[in-house]
Amino acid sequence: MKTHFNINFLENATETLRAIAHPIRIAIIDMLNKNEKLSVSEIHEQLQIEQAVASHHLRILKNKNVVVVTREGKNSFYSLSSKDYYTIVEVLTNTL
Amino acid sequence: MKTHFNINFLENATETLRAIAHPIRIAIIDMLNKNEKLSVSEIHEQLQIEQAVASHHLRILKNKNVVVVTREGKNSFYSLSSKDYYTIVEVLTNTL
DNA sequence: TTTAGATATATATATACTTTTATATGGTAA
DNA sequence: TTACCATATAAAAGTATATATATATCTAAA
Repeated sequence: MKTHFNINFLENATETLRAIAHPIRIAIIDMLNKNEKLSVSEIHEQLQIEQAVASHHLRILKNKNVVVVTREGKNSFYSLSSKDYYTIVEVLTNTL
Repeated sequence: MKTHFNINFLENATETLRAIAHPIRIAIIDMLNKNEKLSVSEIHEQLQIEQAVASHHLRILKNKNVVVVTREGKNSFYSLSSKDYYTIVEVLTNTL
């Protein structure tokens, strides 16, 4: 394939979009846009999903650097690594 | 799952992001941002991919309404259904 | 150092996507 | 109608992702 983008950007962009592309993960990004940081418990309780499920999806987002984690005692607090990731969700609220 | 988004939006947003999430499809969205409309030939020749491959990916984008098609004689011309879809790619050029 | 709370990881089955190649359809002009 | 160009669809094998459940690790306090 030949494009003015380098192939590396296209692959990173693909992986980031796939990381975001899941109903639970979009909902998490929305929650993290409204709250500076949230623990796994707060997320799984508010969304009413299993703890293991929340943790699983958070890991996928963390692996692609969409979110960052900081430990504080027993809790892991997750935050958006950039508000830009919410912009992606926001754009879709306009077009869909 | 419980969120202030309705579940229908989350599913549509997921499907749209998955439609975009592919190196070839991101490259196509970029081309269509720079050009009002392009034929399948123009796309497959510029990207140097097989015609069938271009057509295949264009169909995926069309199915999720990211692009629209108009026939003119032998050619099918594809356009972005909204510049907003390029915004998603643009955001990623900032963060990645 | 054991207990309990909070979070993370592993595994398995099912489902979906990608890639490649072959073939079919649509449109136009000779 | 035949031939040709442009586009679309189909099929198969390989690869990746999702979902659900079980279990492990980490941390703080008793």
